Amino acid sequence: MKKKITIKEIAKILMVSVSTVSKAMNDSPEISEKTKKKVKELAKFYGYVPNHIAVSLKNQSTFNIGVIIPDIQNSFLAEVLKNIEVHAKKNGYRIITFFTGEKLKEERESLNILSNGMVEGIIVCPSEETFVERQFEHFKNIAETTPIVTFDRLHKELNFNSVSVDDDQSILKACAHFQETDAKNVLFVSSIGWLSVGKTRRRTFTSFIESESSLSGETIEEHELEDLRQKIEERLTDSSQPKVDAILGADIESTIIANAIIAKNKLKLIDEISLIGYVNKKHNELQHPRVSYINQFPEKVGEQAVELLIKNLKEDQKKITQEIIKTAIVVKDTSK
Amino acid sequence: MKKKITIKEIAKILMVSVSTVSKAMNDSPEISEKTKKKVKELAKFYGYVPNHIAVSLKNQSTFNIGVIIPDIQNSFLAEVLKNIEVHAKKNGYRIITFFTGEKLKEERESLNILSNGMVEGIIVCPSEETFVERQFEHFKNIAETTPIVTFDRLHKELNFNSVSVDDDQSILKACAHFQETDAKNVLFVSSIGWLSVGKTRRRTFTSFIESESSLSGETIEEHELEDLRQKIEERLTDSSQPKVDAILGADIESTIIANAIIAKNKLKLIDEISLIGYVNKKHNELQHPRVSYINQFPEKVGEQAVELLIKNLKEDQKKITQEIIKTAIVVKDTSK
DNA sequence: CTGTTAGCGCGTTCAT
DNA sequence: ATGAACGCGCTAACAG
Repeated sequence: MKKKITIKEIAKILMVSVSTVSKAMNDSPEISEKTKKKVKELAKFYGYVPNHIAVSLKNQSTFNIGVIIPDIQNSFLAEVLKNIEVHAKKNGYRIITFFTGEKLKEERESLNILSNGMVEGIIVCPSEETFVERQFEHFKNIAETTPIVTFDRLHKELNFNSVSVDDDQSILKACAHFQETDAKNVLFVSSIGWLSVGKTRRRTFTSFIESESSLSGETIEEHELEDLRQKIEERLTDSSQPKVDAILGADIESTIIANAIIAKNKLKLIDEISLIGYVNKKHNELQHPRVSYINQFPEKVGEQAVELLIKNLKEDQKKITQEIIKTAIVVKDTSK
Repeated sequence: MKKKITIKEIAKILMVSVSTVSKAMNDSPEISEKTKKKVKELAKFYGYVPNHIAVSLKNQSTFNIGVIIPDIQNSFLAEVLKNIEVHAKKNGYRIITFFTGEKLKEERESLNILSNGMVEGIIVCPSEETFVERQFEHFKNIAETTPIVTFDRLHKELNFNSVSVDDDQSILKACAHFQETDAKNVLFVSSIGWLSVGKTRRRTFTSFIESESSLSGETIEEHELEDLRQKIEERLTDSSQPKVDAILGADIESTIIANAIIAKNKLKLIDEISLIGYVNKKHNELQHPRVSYINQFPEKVGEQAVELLIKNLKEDQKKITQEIIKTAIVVKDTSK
């Protein structure tokens, strides 16, 4: 492997000083056009490119943003990630991405590594395990030296700039939508009861149902997707129980499963049963039937997260901003 | 924002030299246990962590791997990316990810930035535009100083270690599968005719059809997904033309669309029509019906790419390895 | 216009 | 056992 050429070597070849080369490369006005040309030509010839590490060390700035994501398979997170990258690039920043697999240990490590001069700020979606274990010290420690923006998942201990989604509202809106379209018995299905978002969503659902006499509700939660499918199917095909005329999917997986069961059992959409849930927008747009869904606007989440971080980078502010993105119910083929 | 503490400041506080602190932190045997303890305690107290940038500059090694991906929305690429990260981590490397949006310019920039000391090697899936424009110089230039592994997309000009998938074989296997299950007229649908993989897949399909008298075939290609959907639907519902009894989807989108049209028109799977295509495995496993698909083993692609790169990092080798992952047809509900 | 020097944070000889 | 000094590659303040 050929060694990368440095400014020093170019200087030696041209018999000038390193600073002359450096200035020439950076188009400093103190250098003559002649010298600039000479230097640049040689630099090009040898394929010189400034060593990013050295520049970062010198300037004490990397123009990198760290991103920590629990799981790339989660299509919402993937979409947010993409938009973070796009928006960061627009502002002249690169992103360095780590995945945690929802693990606390990985999250700690990622934060540590990133904060040691690699990046200027970190955008992070906290891992589930972090909430389960109620461990937030690592965030606080890192935040003392590196600006942090969290997204999607909130906790009162996480006192940072953040962008999240009005999760409660989504569920409430969906319930209200069912109510308005004369549903009687809503089945809430979830594969993320173990996740704190999952718990919140369920709680919101049950409390709504309890407060509304015109609507009754049931809940099926199961982490194992195959078990979840079985339970939902059993429930939907059990004619001895009150009829379920609407399903609310609490996450993408359970929504896909519910939709699959409806298709498999040839239940008549809208007439017999309605479905609202979370989806992969792109996929949903192509399939048939398209599921009515809760739009969480991942584009906005990503963009806002970058926005907040960059603002924080430029001006050292004290007051924190906790942004909430409003969601919307998008009616497609599975509901009125 | 609190400033990060450095070795120098610790040294001053303890009234020792920086080298003593450095050695103590790195457990050098030349430092007394007493001093080590003293240093480490203070370091911990102040939350000292070595500056990664400085260490990299000093050691001339970053333990970073650069990854360049055209599009994260592509679920195959997303899955490969995930596995690259997991496998890299296993080997003590981090990944720095850039997205190109299939653009040549972005690819060039990404390669430039990454190769300037940020990473020790780069894993890249070349962008479509790169193939269209037939520009490969930037790869060659970078490769002179930084080990490169390409994946998924091949070109004779890309003489690097690579991992790809036996794309021709996949299409051939699917055709053969149709043939064995007595299909007569296969419709090849694609939204990626503009992509070189797309062209190869189509060519493979047509040449197979032409060589086999027992099978006839047709092709619908359309970049605009809505147009594609319309054309396919028109064709399938047009009884004046010979019946299509099998569909081969050349990419995820067209496969979803084909599947949607089948569902919408209530065509009887297997009896009336079969479908094999590319899918998002996770999604497919949950939906109904599950589409018979071509498994490209993204896990293997990711793992092998890292493997190749790390081998290249350790030993400066000359002979290049072009690995081909064997694909497999996975029969689910949409084909015999 | 060009060069000298110092220093970013760290690790590593080589002295002491 | 501890410290001084150098250098990784680069930029910038200061001289000339």
